[in-house]
Amino acid sequence: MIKITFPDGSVREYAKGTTAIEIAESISSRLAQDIVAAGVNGDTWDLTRPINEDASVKLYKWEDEEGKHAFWHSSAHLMAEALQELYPGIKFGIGPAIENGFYYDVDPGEGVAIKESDFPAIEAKMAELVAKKESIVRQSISKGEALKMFEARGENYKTELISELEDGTITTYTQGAFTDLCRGPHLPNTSYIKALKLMSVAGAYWRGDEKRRQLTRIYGITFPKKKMLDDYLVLLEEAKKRDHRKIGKELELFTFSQNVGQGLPLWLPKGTQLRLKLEDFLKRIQKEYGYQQVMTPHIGNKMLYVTSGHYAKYGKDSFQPIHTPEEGEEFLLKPMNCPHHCEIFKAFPRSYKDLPLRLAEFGTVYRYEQSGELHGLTRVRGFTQDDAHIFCSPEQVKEEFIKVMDIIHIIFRALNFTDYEAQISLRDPDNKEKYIGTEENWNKAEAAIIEVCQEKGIKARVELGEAAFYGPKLDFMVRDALGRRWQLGTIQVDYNLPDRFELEYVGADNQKHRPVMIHRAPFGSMERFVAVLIEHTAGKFPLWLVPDQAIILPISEKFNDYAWEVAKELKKQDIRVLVDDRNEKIGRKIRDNELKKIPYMLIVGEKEAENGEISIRKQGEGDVGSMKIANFAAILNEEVEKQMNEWQ
RNA sequence: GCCUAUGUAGCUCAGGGGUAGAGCACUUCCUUGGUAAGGAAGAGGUCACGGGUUCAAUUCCCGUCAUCGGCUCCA
Repeated sequence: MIKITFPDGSVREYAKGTTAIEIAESISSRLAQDIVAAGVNGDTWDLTRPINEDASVKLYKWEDEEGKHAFWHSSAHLMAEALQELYPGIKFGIGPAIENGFYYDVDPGEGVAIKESDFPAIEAKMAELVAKKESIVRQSISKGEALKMFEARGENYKTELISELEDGTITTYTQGAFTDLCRGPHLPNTSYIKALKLMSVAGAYWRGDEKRRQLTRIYGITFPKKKMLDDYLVLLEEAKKRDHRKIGKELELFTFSQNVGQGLPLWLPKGTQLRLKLEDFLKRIQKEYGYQQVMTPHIGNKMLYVTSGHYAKYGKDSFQPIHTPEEGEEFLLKPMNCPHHCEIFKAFPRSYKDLPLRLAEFGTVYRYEQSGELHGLTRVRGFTQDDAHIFCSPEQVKEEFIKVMDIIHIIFRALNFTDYEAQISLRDPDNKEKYIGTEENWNKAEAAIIEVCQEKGIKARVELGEAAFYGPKLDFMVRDALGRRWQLGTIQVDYNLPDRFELEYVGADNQKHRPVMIHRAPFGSMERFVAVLIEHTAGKFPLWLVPDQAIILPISEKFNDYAWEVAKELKKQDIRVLVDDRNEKIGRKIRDNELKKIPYMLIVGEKEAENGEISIRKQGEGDVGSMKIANFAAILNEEVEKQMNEWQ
């Protein structure tokens, strides 16, 4: 007999070799139906794998991460089995479960393409296999046997994987005629999968390496209930409605033009209003935190970037240099602001009394992103960073770093980004040649970030290989409507560019010292931030940010003049209004597309015109009553001011 | 840059070898003085661009550009 300990601490005895599904059945048959995988001593196991020793056991349902994982992983195998039948000679790469569903990377062979139009056939085959209720059987296998087995099938991708595995740890899973190299765990059989849908195909490089063969990646998702698939598809539709590209068009915030060029956003008047408000907000905060605004040109001599190291790293993949007509000089469109700010630091001899020197600029930069990378406003070729560089002494790094974190938190809180994730981006320890600077400087910089995060109790994921080439970063990631992660705020500690630019200050000891540079951008870029903000709010911005705060509706044409009078008065009070006087183009357009996103509707008629009043309807609250124009303006401005100053 | 898909009216989309259709928006008129409306009529398109096949191409083929979803990249 063996002792099985349950999560609640209770212990029961079972015969040696009992499986998780048998344990579940001993508790209730309903439970046995619901579970899809089991946790055994902290590992996730198949339900049908015999347990031979005392163990603590957790039963996972579909709702558990571990359960979904096993479910989707088995679904990937199911799809592979279907593909194997439909495409003889197909070779398999890897096929994992992912956040929403699964994929399998396959090589269908020379000249064979799997397209979206083939999905119905593949789905039908999968359904057919589900109906067969094929058992999924685990087997341990020696490395030699595994290599032989997959070599015989010409599975060169699998053999590459096997050759890297340790003998004694290798298992395969078999269902019907399909056997796959796999660690598991899996469902007991294919019949658990009640609803399935293939989502998309894409090319994906073998092992993520651009230089290797591109496989066909097929994405799919499955569920234990038909309704869950329907719900998921509805969810995707809902997410599409929050897409910043769609809302940006509806609200006339920004646009793109083929004639201007891809990835080069054009900010429309309303989008510009929104963006300027955000910029004002940050400027207020920065003023409080001792920043000074600077402005620098959009181009810079190529030598500037040779000095910084950016040219060596990115020169080939950037917009190419601009050549002057006669002198043979070369200028680059500035891809970042740091070198310019370094030159500002160097403009004068600096004293320790000048530090920390905090130079801020809404700096527009241009980067030649690969065409396939462009995405709405989140990834563009011309964008404005809310950039600043803090030049400080080594002793000041920590304090300055913390202050920057405070600014980022203020902004995220003000805009209700509660679900951000912090990420510490460090060097790739195996590829140190990708980075500039000394080991010593890197260690100092990385230690500084890790230390501050620990002290501030920030739960940050550590990602190796995600650092900038000149220094490590602390990044703040926020998800978009579809759950994709985007980097917004970033703070970078840099000991290297000050070296390269030979920045110096005179210390209290009358000796020359090298400052440390902190790069930081709380929004990241105005473009990306606005994009994510749109998706988070679905276009319903806080009052202080909304492009139009009120719309004025005259009851009939007779009161158009009065409506315009009200508008003029409110505009004087810095309230952004639209007038829908029904004969104006703008009026009609607003009604359908935007009205629902404007917080106040002001109705004017005879009574109002006589008394110099407006009748107010507030979005979501209904009629609020009538009041004098000046009163409304005062209330609204107060509310806006209050919202904007809430951070203090 | 690579793989897949898409490009038809301002928007959302249908169609299909014989020079185009719907709904909403738009214009005009009517109705309604409290309106996040109702009715009638009308206007609007080199079917992304450039080649080819054909008596005939928006439709089929090739290329280019742009866009969606991925991969790679992201200072």
